[in-house]
Amino acid sequence: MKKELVERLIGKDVKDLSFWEEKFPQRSAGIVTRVAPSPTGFMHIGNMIAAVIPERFAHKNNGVFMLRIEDTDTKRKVDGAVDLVISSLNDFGIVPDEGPVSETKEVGNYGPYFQSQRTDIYKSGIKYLLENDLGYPCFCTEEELDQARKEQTALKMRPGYYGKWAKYRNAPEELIEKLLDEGKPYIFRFRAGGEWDKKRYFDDVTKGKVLMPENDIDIVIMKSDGLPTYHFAHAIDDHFMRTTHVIRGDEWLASLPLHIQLFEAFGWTPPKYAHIAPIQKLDDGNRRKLSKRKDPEANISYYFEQGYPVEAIKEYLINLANSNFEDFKKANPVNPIENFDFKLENLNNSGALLDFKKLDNISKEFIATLSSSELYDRLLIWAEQYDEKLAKKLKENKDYIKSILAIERDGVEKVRKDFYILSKINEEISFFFNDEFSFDKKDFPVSEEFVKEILNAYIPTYNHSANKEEWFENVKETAAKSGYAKNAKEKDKDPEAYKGTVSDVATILRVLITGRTQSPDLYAIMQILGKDETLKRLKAGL
RNA sequence: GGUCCCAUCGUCUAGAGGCCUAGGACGAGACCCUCUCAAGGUUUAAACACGAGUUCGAAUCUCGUUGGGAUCACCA
Repeated sequence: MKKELVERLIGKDVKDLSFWEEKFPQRSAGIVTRVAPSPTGFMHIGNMIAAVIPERFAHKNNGVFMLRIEDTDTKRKVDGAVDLVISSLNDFGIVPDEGPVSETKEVGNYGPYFQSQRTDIYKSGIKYLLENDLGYPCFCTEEELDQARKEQTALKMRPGYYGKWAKYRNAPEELIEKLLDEGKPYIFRFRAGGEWDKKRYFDDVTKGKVLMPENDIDIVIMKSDGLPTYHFAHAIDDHFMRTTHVIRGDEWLASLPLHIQLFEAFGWTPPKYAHIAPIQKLDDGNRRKLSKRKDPEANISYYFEQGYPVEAIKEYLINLANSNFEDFKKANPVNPIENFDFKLENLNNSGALLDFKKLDNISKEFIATLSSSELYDRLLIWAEQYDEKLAKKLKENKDYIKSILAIERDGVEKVRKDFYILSKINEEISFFFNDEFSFDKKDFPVSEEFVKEILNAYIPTYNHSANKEEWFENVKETAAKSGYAKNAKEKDKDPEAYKGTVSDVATILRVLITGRTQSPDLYAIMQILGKDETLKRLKAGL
């Protein structure tokens, strides 16, 4: 296309690509990856995986990891979404080496990292394509395009702007000038060189060689708002940002021929690609991709609300991506995530079902590694965001709650593993607070008459300063005196001789002390409640 | 529908022609321990989608069938 027309279409002061080639020199880092979310105000769990994987991959190999904001869809753009992206990433311990650090600030020499600020670069790309007859303006209206699509569907043909349907592909320059004179709006399209009936192998790091037809659709590269489409921006950005590995969602695999074509049109070497299968859920017996609209668990904030520790979520995601992580963790219990040698080749490539049981397990194991103090701090941070009442309670009863959290946790060999999400802890420890405590006589294992009998025998013997062994010995003694076996075996030997076992006696105490039939170590609970409260609660059974 | 991807216990998977009587983890069951629960220990059940080939030999290679998934915009 002649120079004057190119200038008329894209503008006069558009720089040549060589300018950008110089501005963004080749990097020395062997591996450069990025995550490129759209600022839609929603952090999908898939986005998080698409961030965790390239981050681990780059940083484990002394590479560079970038964040790029794909804000070319002005309709979906949401205020504050960039901060959400950055803070979610930070919550996951992911700090990009380059990219935005807030809605307005960024770091790195290969920016801007907001696509909406890179129009100069895109224009240079368009200019190059126009000059080399690899791109052209298209004056089709939406109605025309819709009409064509309808016809194609009616004819059972592939929909799309290709072949004879590509109305402006070979429009003479005079026609373009005429339409320009008339002030007709236009967009830019890429002149696809491929042929649909020719197939070619494309490389994907996880899937290997994939045989796909060449692309023959002249896709839109720059929209009427002057912003690029994903495909075009991807080629330009990942080239000039010197990305070596594009790790992205599976939904892009189908457009790989196009993307390679774009790189080839510019004479550039394409990056390596790894496509990640989507996380799925079971719906009516069928699997499907987690949906932003239907599934709350698609949103990363769901896990935060529930109170899953980020470490657990991250570990679960990594586990999902590279299931050999499990073996690695077993062999390297210290900082496993940082040291794990992430392999793109091992990426799961068929789509995994989200397994909450597994997540719960990982979370439970993680929480078990926390001291009471650490757990308290986490609980407080969580509560401040999601449960104000609890936050207040935590602050007012700091030491008391810490001592509660220490039960079967601090200084023990086998840590109690019953907490798997922060949001459930408050309920678990509620009986420590008088205004939340009550018990139900129905929970007694024996009749009330016997309860009183036992309590009358037990209460006078209660010694608050006894140690755990002494305390339990006393419970057994009381049980024995009241006609209960000291242990189950004793009763099994001679079932007729006993009313029950010490277990029944303990249950009575447990119900009176905690209001439940199941609880952590009773002795520890009594110690924390204190002598007066313990006796008060026990006497309530009389 | 076209195109592409995928196919091992319920779930995530190990598995590169003989190391497979198919291994692990989560989940489920049982037993032990035990004042209850949670743990912990021991343990059981549980899978190569189907059909043809190739081969002395197939979970592994080929083809087909079936099933599932992804994708087909001036959204990313």
